[in-house]
Amino acid sequence: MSTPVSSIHESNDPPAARPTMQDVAHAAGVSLKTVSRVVNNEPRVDEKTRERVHQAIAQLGFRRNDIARSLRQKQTSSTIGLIIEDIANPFYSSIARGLEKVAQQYNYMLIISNSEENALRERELVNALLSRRVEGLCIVPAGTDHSYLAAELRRGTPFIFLDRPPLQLQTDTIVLDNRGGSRQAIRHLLAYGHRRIAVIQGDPRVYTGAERIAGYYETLAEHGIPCDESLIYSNCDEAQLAHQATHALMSLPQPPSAIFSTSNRISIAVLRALRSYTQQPAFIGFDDFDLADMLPTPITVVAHDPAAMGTRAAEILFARLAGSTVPFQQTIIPTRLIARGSGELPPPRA
Amino acid sequence: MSTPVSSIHESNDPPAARPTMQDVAHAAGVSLKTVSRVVNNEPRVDEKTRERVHQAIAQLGFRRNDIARSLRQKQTSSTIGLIIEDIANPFYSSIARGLEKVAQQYNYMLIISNSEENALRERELVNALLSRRVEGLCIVPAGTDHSYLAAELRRGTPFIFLDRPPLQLQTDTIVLDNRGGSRQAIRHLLAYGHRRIAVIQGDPRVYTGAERIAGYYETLAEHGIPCDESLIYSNCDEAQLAHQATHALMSLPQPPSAIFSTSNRISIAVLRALRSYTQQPAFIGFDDFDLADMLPTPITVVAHDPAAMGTRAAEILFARLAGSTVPFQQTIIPTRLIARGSGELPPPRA
DNA sequence: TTGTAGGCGTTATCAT
DNA sequence: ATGATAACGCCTACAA
Repeated sequence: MSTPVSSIHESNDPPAARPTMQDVAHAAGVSLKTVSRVVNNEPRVDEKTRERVHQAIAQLGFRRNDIARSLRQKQTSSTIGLIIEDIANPFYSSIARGLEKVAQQYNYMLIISNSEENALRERELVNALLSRRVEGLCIVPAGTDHSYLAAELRRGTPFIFLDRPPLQLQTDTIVLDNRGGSRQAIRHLLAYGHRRIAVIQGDPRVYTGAERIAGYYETLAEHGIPCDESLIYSNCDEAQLAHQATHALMSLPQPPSAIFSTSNRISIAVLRALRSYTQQPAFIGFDDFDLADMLPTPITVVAHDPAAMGTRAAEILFARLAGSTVPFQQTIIPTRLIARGSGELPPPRA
Repeated sequence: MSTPVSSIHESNDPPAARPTMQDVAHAAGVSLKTVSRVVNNEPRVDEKTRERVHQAIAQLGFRRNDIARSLRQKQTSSTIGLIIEDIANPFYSSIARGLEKVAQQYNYMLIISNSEENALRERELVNALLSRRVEGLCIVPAGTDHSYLAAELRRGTPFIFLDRPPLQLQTDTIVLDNRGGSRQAIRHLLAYGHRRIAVIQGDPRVYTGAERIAGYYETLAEHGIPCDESLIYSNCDEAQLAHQATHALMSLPQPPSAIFSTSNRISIAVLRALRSYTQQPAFIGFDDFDLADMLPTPITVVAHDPAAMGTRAAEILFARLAGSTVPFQQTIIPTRLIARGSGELPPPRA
């Protein structure tokens, strides 16, 4: 699986040290400051001098040390941080993409860290990033208390919370219309005649989970539908648990005529489990996913735009960096129901 | 969509400047060096002193400036860079995940940049990252000449190329077994009796594309099957072009009995196009994708492990940072054919 | 156990 | 147009 290729490592010459502006200055026979002027494209440098300096730079392979630079300049690292749960999750990678797109326009670099949903890890990462002097930080929080950021926030570092609001802290926040999305889904199922609507959800104590299940309860209540708690399965973020929940629901003496899943990952597990049943319940899932339209019964979903969360976060962040002192904003990213078929299956005729 | 929440911005007190070790030293009534000792957990500090310093740190909200630190310490930024085409693409985000997982173990941060397949942009990003003194760089190259990295490489900065080898440069490289994967796919189709096997591919001049199509040609030749160039559609990376190619193939007087797609994105576009035909050709795609097993005919693919590319890159990178001078390695990540149904459809009986 | 002096590589200030 | 000097915040080396 691995084969040696060739090597510069055989040669014994010690690698040349990295040249500094001082080295360039010597080589070009000018002062350090003149090199700095050339490197930074400052005016008022003689063309001949500039040329000589450029040659020395090329010859020595000089590259400005932005770390030293940022130390002297007013601590501008031109770097922002993003803390998410898992970059391999398409929801987060879309956020990252939106954020980085804007960051590139400002010539900022993006440091991405995965908290793995661990509050302690999250805090370590926040501290590590702040020590590195990121100029702003976007966080999909796993922790439950962000008051420790208050001092840093007052000091001027912008924090943007994504997907879930901060706790014990006031700052800019961008969330989905979780409750509204759920309401759309449940209203849709009700409109198609469903009355026994099951829910397979993750952790209802997490913000998004709480909002989504609240949308379910609210909508049922508004329509005067009594809520049957035996149709609600929680903490099914693991595929296997979602799988089991599905089978449990379908094995009830009176199975639900529709299932609502509160997330992407759960939806997929549920759909896998549902394959073994001939009588398919209606199904709607929160979050869109690739190929939802290609399944034997195309899947109706509550869709949204994760990349928009990233770009919106970036807009606010860079506005803050530019000095904006408008009040903290809560941005709500809209959801929309995409009817593809699975959500329009009618209930079985009684 | 956006509502003001509240604000610290109304208060007029200028945000406190960020305290330095010097400030802490004054507050604690000790010297700067003692603060440094406490912050870095050095021994030989009196417990009482340590306590006083900790209090001052807490009170002032001091946070060590790792930028200044890394300037004085032997330029260790504890940061590595990753340049990919698009973090929103699951292939790349999996690589990023693998890389970051290992980086976290070493307490390194990961800067991710998207080149958008633009060679110029790639080079700018490389330069920007090197100026920030990333200690190593992983690159999925878009450019066609990486000789400009030679000096930096000799100087000791490790460069790891992912998915495609560097051009005009020797360094550590990690690629998939592209050719072998294609060979598996084509042999599989041949074994099921197919003789007219179409290919819908991307740009055959890109390394991965060249290898994959070479595997196709080789395998046909080995089996003495004449190659019909009218069955090969290139440059179909755009979904719409792949779509059109599929329809063109299926409209031939003698359509192919099997289709091989050389990438993920193309596969999905092809499958969308194929939905409108009753007589389905056999199909195999390079790259696995979510829900491939859930489509009406589950999709046979050439699968591999993108996260392994990331972790392998990290292993090599950190070994180099630790001083390894073994020859450059080319690592080949294996592929495996996953037969799910679409690749086992027989050719129509003549 | 604690402190002083110097320097990392750059930019800011002020002089020439 | 060019340069000398100080400073950014911290760590290293050495001294007390």
